[in-house]
Amino acid sequence: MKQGYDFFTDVYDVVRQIPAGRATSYGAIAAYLGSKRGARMVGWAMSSGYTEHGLPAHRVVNKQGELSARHLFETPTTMQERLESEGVEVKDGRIQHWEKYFWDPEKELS
DNA sequence: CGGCTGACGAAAA
DNA sequence: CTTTTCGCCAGCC
Repeated sequence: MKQGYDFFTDVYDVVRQIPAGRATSYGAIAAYLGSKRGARMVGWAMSSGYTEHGLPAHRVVNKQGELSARHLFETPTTMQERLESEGVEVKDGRIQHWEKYFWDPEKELS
């Protein structure tokens, strides 16, 4: 349990623990942090320093498994290519078999 | 301090 | 299916 840090730190810490070939959602992270409605803060926190912290941001998508953040990467295809490279099926900016790739921090991380 | 914004989410229409 | 609305909360102007 990581608590006692800033919201950012908590987000970064969880994202870093996402295993390759898996992905989680902003809402799941927010819920894990205690603010289940603070999903926006999660994405915002990452956009604020994902590149600085070397976070695997491509492994964090929205609840629908959509690569909503690809427009922030170097190219609109970077996120998808990176996920596919890790074994995740992505089609039209959306993860296929999302429920099977979904990595829930509350469940996997305890 | 007030208002706006945002890689979201869920519900309502 | 689309569009709207509300909630959440930190950062910025």
